Amino acid sequence: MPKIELPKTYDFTAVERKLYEWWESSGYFQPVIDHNRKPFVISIPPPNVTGELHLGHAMFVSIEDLMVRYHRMLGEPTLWLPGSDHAGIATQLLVERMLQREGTSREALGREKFLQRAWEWKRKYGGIIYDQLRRLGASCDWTRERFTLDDGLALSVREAFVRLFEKGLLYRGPRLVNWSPGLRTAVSDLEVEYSDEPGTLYFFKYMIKEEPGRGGSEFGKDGSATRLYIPVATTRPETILGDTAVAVHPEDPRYAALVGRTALVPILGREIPVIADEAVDREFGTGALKITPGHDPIDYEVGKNHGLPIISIFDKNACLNENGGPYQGLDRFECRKKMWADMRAANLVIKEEPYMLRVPRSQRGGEIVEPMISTQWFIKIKPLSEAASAAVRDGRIQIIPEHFEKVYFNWLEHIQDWCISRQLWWGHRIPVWYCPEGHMTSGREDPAACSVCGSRTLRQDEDVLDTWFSSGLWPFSTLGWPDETRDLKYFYPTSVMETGYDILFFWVARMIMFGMEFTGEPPFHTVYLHGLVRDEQGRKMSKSIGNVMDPRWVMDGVTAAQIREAGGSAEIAEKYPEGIPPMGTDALRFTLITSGSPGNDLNLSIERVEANRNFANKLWNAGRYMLTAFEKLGAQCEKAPYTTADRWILSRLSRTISDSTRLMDTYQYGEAGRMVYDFFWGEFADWYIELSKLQIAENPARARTTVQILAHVFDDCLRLLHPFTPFVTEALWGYLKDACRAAGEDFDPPAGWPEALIIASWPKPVDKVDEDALEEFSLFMDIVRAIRNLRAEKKVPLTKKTSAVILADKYKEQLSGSAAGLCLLARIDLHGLQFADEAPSDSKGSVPLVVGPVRILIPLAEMADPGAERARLLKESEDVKSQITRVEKLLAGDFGSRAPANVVEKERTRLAALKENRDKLEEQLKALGK
RNA sequence: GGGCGCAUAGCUCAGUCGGUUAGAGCGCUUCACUCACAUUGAAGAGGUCGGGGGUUCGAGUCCCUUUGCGCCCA
Repeated sequence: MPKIELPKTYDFTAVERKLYEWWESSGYFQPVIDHNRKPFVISIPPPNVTGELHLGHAMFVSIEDLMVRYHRMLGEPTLWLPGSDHAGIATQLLVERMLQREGTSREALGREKFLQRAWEWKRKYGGIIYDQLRRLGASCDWTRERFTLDDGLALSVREAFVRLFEKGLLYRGPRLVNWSPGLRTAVSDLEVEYSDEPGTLYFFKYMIKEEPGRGGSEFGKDGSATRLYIPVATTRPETILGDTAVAVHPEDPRYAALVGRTALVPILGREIPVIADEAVDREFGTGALKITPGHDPIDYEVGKNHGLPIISIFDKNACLNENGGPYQGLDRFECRKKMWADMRAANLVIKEEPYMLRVPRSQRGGEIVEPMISTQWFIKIKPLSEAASAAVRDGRIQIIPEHFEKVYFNWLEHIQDWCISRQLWWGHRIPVWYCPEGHMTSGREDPAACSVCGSRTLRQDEDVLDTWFSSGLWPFSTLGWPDETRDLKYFYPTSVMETGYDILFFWVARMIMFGMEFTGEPPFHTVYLHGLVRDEQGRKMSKSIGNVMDPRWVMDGVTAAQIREAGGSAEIAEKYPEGIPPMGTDALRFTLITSGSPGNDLNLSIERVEANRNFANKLWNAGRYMLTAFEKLGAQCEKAPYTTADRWILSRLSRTISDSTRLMDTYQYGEAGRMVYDFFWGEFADWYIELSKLQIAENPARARTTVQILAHVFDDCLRLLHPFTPFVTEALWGYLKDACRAAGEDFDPPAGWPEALIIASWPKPVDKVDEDALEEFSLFMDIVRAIRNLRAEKKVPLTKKTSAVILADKYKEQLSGSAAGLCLLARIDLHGLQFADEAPSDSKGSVPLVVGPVRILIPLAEMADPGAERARLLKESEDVKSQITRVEKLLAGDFGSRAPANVVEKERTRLAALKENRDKLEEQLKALGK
């Protein structure tokens, strides 16, 4: 047999890239359409073209690739469709920054030239993220890669827009929107984040216009002149300029007399009414509210109810416009300062108090968003949200973990119309044309004339659509919709939408709304939400904390200096002065999948990744052992009958297959991975491989049978682990396959050898596991552990073998069959092992052990301490007795009559075993006593 | 203010039809480099599952309540 030398330590760098290229070039990522089989489809959450690999990507790739590889191995035509998102604002900002460095600007270039430059940028940098996804092992079908701004998707967006337009679900008009002055565009409600920040609450006087014959209130009499005023508090004094009313609560006695009077806007002297509205909170501030419908969402509503005029005081840069009077041209914050000073001078200021503000900030860039009246496009969302809600409510879509369904419903119930226009250039331009009369024309083709008046003078809307509009179409637009393509017909609806819970509203809900609206069916049957990756202490990763972790660092290794260079990771550099050793893709993936549970945030620790690198190394060395085992094989021969260990490992394997498959099918991937890990390391490697050494040495037939079992179990383990750790398993499987084929056809699996593990079939459990073998081996393990334990306690050196007498009663036959293994694992001298019916008379100097129904005497004359042994046995005996009492009581009570029969039966069996154990302990104690 | 979640071993986390004596990794203690693996092997210490109440034959698991923390939405 040819000898293959594998390095002692798994070297993933040599393996990973090569294997990925092989998989990809062999076409394994591409599904074969088979109309007799239901496909498994995931559309990738498209990363931003501006993106750089971060742990969020590592997370979704790990889980989605796991799902995809699992279903591929189940034999389902599996499609994971990759692509990226044009990320309107983010990309435009990057390109503008680039232009700025060149000394030019978007405006100087003009729309067309700017878009050319943006596309150039995309072509140059947009692919980087794809290479990084490949690095993570993502087995997606790159031949179907899409981009939210490519021609096909442009067609989908056009179709979707026109359909909504024709259906009357779109409207355009001036509304109060969140305006980002720095970006000079509207953003949607979701793109605004609120943060609590210390600020000031400004109290001032709203003077009441003097009217002869009208009295005042006891409130607000201004000293010398006895002029009336209403005290008002605000956090944004500059907006006073846009006030169109002062509101008080209708039942507030303090101000009752002033309702209906006229107030004078400070500085401007503009006259506005004092109104009564129940929305006013009497407890807050002074109990009187200034109303600025043009710059506050609540005031906007109040203004609508009272028919108040709306005054906009800002321009697009949030500088004061012509309504700002003397402040025209000032920035909003300068205006605030200047105006407050002027009011103080005019004796209108009452006081200032520190106050915690809820400041609306742009998700992009963090600047303070200004509520402003602006003409925008909106989607009437109610009809869409109702359908989307129903799809989850009636189970056509399942969300995992389930509690996110509540979050989803809660959001949909309170949803507001969606502002979809953005004042950007990089994006899908709104397909609406205006004629000089102001008529709107939309359509699938660019119109030549106004659809209302026939005017040939048409101008297209300047704005583009919110990026999420195109993302919302993603599951079907990527398959060719609206064309009834082969892919759309076969692969739609998709199967699972896997993404982070942080974009449940942004993206998932919108995909469901659009899917229902445009295709009439849910775009996927399952939503699987993963948690956010945080640092070891559960903090969000952020540059300001200095705990940003680049996934490549753990995969490829990094020095402390490089970490420091990266910026935003000072804390990590400090914690790892030696840098981080390379640990490979598999270790990272396995860590991300197995250290958490769905929907819960995960605190990534380097130590855990290291542990999983060790696991990969364990697999690797088990593989090396396999190859040495094959080398010891002779010619083909008869099979030897299975040993207890053989039957045990095969049964345990079968159990592991059925349990982990069940877990995989119920999306409990972490549990599944941990289970196979435990089986592989704790049972196969620790026990079976050790025993196999003995069996291989026994005789040629036994050796051959043993190696067959080793190969079979190893093969199945590699298959079970492949979705988790694709690289090391594929590499090892290749060696295993070669070794098996060289060894003879009696090593072929029933279905033969596929080309690669990635397309191999998922293992199947046997029909019936050998329960006897499980029990027999469990006793065997207990005995080995008990002896090892004793040896450790008595500090018997590993090199010193002991002898042993086993009083096994009815277990004698089964245990003597495993004698050699027992001797090997418990370090007993094979010639010194004897099975006896009774304790030999000279056993005084032995250390007695009781393992369930079996007594063991270890003659360690020099180590034995009768007093200590007696005490130990007594303690064990007391323990067992108290358990017996407990179980007996349990069985005698309501438990015995009310609990299910199988549970009761289990307790009875347990009780019998305990009693047996107690008897042996007592016998032993008696023997010791003599 | 509304909604959702978390609290289990020193640390980070599992524990998904409620069923016996609650698990893992890391860390810690002791021992071992000869036969795949010191990125290893063997043994061990360590928690009563935030507090209180309830349902149940039986609760880490279900219900109520309370404390602390986190997230989302207003």
